[in-house]
Parts: sequence; C-alpha cells; structure tokens
Amino acid sequence: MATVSRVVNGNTNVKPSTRKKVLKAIEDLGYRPNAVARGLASKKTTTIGVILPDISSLFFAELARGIEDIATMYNYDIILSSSDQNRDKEIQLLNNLLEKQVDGVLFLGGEVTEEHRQLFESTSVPIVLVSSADPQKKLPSVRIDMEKASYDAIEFLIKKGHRRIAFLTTRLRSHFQQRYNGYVQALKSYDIPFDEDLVAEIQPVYEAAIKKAANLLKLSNAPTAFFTYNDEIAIGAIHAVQDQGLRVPDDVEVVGFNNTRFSQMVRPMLTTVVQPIYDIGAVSMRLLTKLINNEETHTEIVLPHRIEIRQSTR
Amino acid sequence: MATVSRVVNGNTNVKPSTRKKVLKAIEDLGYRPNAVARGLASKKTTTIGVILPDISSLFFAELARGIEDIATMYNYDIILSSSDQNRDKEIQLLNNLLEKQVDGVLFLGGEVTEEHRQLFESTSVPIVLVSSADPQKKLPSVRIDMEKASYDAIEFLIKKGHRRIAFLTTRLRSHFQQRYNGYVQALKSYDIPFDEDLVAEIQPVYEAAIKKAANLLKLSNAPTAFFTYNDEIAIGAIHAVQDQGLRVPDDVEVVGFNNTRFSQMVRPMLTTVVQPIYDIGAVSMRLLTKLINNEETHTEIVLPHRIEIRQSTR
DNA sequence: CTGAAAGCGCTAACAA
DNA sequence: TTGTTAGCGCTTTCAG
Repeated sequence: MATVSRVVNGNTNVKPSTRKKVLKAIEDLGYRPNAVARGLASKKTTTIGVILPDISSLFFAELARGIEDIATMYNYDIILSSSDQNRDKEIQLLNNLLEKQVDGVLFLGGEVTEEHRQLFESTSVPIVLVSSADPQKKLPSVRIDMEKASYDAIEFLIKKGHRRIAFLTTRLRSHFQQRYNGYVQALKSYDIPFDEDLVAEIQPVYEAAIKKAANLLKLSNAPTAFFTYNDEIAIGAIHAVQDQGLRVPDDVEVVGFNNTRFSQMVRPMLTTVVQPIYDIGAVSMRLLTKLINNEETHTEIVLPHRIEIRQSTR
Repeated sequence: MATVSRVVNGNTNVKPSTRKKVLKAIEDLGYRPNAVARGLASKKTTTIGVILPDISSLFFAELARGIEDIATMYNYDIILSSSDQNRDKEIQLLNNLLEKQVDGVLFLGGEVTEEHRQLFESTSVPIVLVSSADPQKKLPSVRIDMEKASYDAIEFLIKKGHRRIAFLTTRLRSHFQQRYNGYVQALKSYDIPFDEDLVAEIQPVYEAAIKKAANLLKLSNAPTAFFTYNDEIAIGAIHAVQDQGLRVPDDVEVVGFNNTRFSQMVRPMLTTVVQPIYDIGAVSMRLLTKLINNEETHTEIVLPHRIEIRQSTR
C-alpha cells in the first residue's frame, strides 16, 4: 500500500521493476487515487479558492483565465465563487473555502475593510489581494497603480487642451477612490478648476453610461472629453456623443479603461488605459504558489499600465 | 464528538440545551469543520466540476454565472476548468475532477465523441452536457434547438427578400454542424440555391469576422445579409459593411447569435437569436442536483430560443 | 527498497 | 438523546 502511494506520488525510492508492476496493476484495476483521502492525510488539497465580484463580467472572466492557466501549470484546481462585492457574502465564501481546506486564496477586486483584514490574518492560509490593495500594505497584492493610471489619462487629455473633462465612474467612495484621486490631482497639477458636476457615479454598464453621458452633454458648459471607469461605459459615452449629432474624436474625445475586447469593437475604436488583466491574474497565482511553498518573494507587486491610443482621441 | 457532528449538520436529535453548549464551544474555540474529512467519511464533497472551453469568453462566463448561482443555492462549490475545446485536455480534466470526488460534472460546449461517451458512462458520477447534446441522446443535456434556431434566423431573412445570405460560422464540421444544417434546410425550403462561397468558417472573433465579411462584400454577387455564429462576429460584419460605405440595415442586414451584452453596444443595435445563456447554466445545475439526489427528472431539456429584433435588420 | 501501523478529522451505525 | 466504535482511503513515520 505504501509502495503504491510512492509510485503514484513519484517517489524515487521504488525499484523500477516494482514500479512497473504497480503501474500495471493500476491500469488493470482502473484504480483512481482519491484526492480527498490524500488531502486529509497530507493536509494539502492542491486546490485554491478564488473570490471575485462577478464571473460574468468580461474583466473578471479574463482575469480568471490568467489565474487558471498558471494554476493548471502548477497543478492546482480552482474553486470559483462570485461575491457581488457584498461583504457578508465575501466573508462567508472565505470561511467556506477555508473549511474546504484550500491551500490558498485569491481575493479579487473588493474593498478590503478592517473586518477583511482580521479574517485574512486569522488564518495561516496564504491570501493574495488581486487588483485591489490593502490600505495598510501588509497583505500580499498584485495590481496596477490606479491613481497614477488615472492621472496619466487625465494629463493626456489636458495636454490636448481639454479643461472640461467628465469622469464617469462607479462606487466612488470605495477603493476605487484612487482613480478619483488621480483625476483630482491631474486637474490640480494643471491649475484646472474642479467641477463636481463633471464627476458622475453610475452603475458600470452601458445603459447607465449612455444616459448619464447624454445628460452631461446637455449642460451649457458641457464636457469636451470623457474619462471612464471601464470600456463599457466609454462606449456608452461615445454613442451618447454620436446621438447628440457630435463626432468622436473631433468634437468630444473619450478615454476608456481596461482595454477589454470591447475597446476594439466600437467605431471609432477606443483609446483606453491598458490594464494587463490576464497578467494580473497570472502573476497573482504565481505569487500564491510561492507563498504556499514558503518561498522568498516580493509580496506587493505593481504591474505597469499604459495608454493605448486609438481613434476615440485625436 | 458524534454530538458535535450532529449539531454541525443540523441533525434534530439533539437536546436544545446541549446544542447551545456545543455551539458556544464552537464559537469559543473558533472551531471550523474540516470539509475534506467530512468528504472522506460521507463520500460527498458538495463540490461539482465544470469543464468549459474558455472562461474568458463572454458566453461561457455568463453561463458559468447561471451555474454558480444555482450551485450556491444548493450549497455546492464549483471547480472550474477551461479545456480550450481540446479533447485530451477535456478528458484529463474530467479524470482530475473524478479524483477530487466531485458529486457531479457539468460539461460545456464541447463536441461529444465516442471516447467522451465511454468515459462519461464509465463513472457513476452524474454528468450533464450543457449547450451541447449527445448525438446518441443518452446523456442528460440542456440546450436549445440549434438547428431550428438557425433555420428560424435564415427564414426570417428570406422572408425579407434575401436570396444571398452569408453564413459566418466556426468549426463547421463539429457539433456546430447543426447550425449549418438549419441554414441549408431553410434555403431548401424556399428553393434558394445553395452557394458554398457564402459559407465561411472562421475563428469566432471580431478581427477574423471583419476581414472575412469585407471579402465577401467584394464578390460580384455579394451577400445582402449576414447570419453569424455569435454576436462578436456579427459586429465585425456590421463594421465591414459600414467600412464599405454601405449601410446597415438599408443595404445589408445582419443577424447575430446569443444576445450577449455586445449586441446592444453597437450601432445599429444588433438583431440576434436569443439563447437564454444564464438560464441554460442555471437549469443545467438544477438538473445536476436532481441527478445527484436520484430524483425523478427529464434528462433532455430543450430551452426556447427566439429572435430579438433590433436595428440591424429592417 | 518495501511493508506495517498509526492517524488525518470526520460520519454513521449501533448501543446505551 | 448521547456516546462508542469502526471505518473513509490515503500519507507518513518507522522497522526491517
């Protein structure tokens, strides 16, 4: 029995001829190792948990793919669960994952409150924050510099002469505030007055975006440019402009965020801030494997962003 | 110990006062049940496996959400794995899931070969085919009637007077052939000659679509309508038409497939065949729970489809 | 290099 | 209503 365990796990202390015999028996009997029993005995499940807001969102789906590919590479399975950004659900999901004895957890895109921190630190299971950072900077995380990304986008527009730049975002008073900070900072750097009417908090979907953008365009001193929380909102903005009989980018310029597939499927094609979504997932998973194996590693990884210039800006 | 097990599992044969004591001890000690041990003892893991082509595709991501919501409702966790439609990988993933002792498996969107069938039937773990059917009709499945859906779309276009209808699809000689059959049948029903030049097999992505559609439009007897494998391809077709200086729907009409978010984010908005994606996922998962509990049930479920008429058709 | 034995943390009879 | 006991199918010492 122990010998079978050895050959199944690739232990070298087995005489080649015995190994062959065991392998044959496994084949003949159609034996399939029971990973649950193995997990109980070894205290490793080779399964990690992923908590994300919504798998049906293009952004998180792409991130999940990055996670999955690396997980597969290191032989981990993934238990996926959507939290809808609901704190109670997040906590409940985490507890559930811990009961299942996952070897590690990837926590995506939620706000990290003090309650989260405590829970995260109360367990010895490694947890990495993906695309969201611990305000206290103590928990491992992988992300881009959101504030800088936002700053860069606004600066890009300012340098084109814009002074009335609308910012269409979501859940302003959460961890997304960093984007807002970048927006405000950029205006300040260039001595452009801040106008709160130009900042709108909406649901991050097309329908809400087109409506809100249309409203803003009707202002007497309407914005001449839009910067948005994601590409879907940006497309809404583009269409709102076009519905108004105006042209993008000639009359109004638009900059999106994320560089999802959407951004190339609209006319004019969208200029957008590139977040390396797949890579964020992949790097997070890689970091988690290191944490699981107690390897030495940086625990706060900031990936680069850039602006992909397409046709929605001049 | 047994009593603790009883209260944790909600067994009623426990004196209320004892229950209270146990609960308090659990609280005080921060006890967290070990689901792996439970799984080994009870032979149930409350985990199901999902094999799908690619989680980063909007279609499957939405389907996954449907699955997940119902899974959560019935207290199951989901192990997700992407197969890239690669048969070897599918089989390997399935074996892996079976090792992990999942209580059931959802198999999405792949072709079901004889090899699959054998593997599926060699295990007692229930498996349901989602959005793809067993040619032999023996395995449980949830899907729409693809052939009829395709037929309906083509008939819809024929009735508008089209006789040259291009069909932009993918992996023609696979289970997607049903759509092709529907296309051919509809033409036949209305005595319209079949022209193989109008059927194109492409990668199901925007870039490939726009290129292929542009080519077709340059034919001397170019198509006057496009029917596509999915919405992304349809958007490519729309843009190809517009690039040619033609108008949708005035000069060329376009019908997509799936009714993903994409379809409302393009101008003109896309007329498309509605596949109830989320519901397919949800119903599949519900069916799986019934199978797991040996409940009486239909095992071949065909969900309704319809055509959502928007602006890309007259 | 191989086998024997203990034990991972539960559930499920069964007895009390 | 509660406690005792025997596994579930592995891994991991430890002897040999």
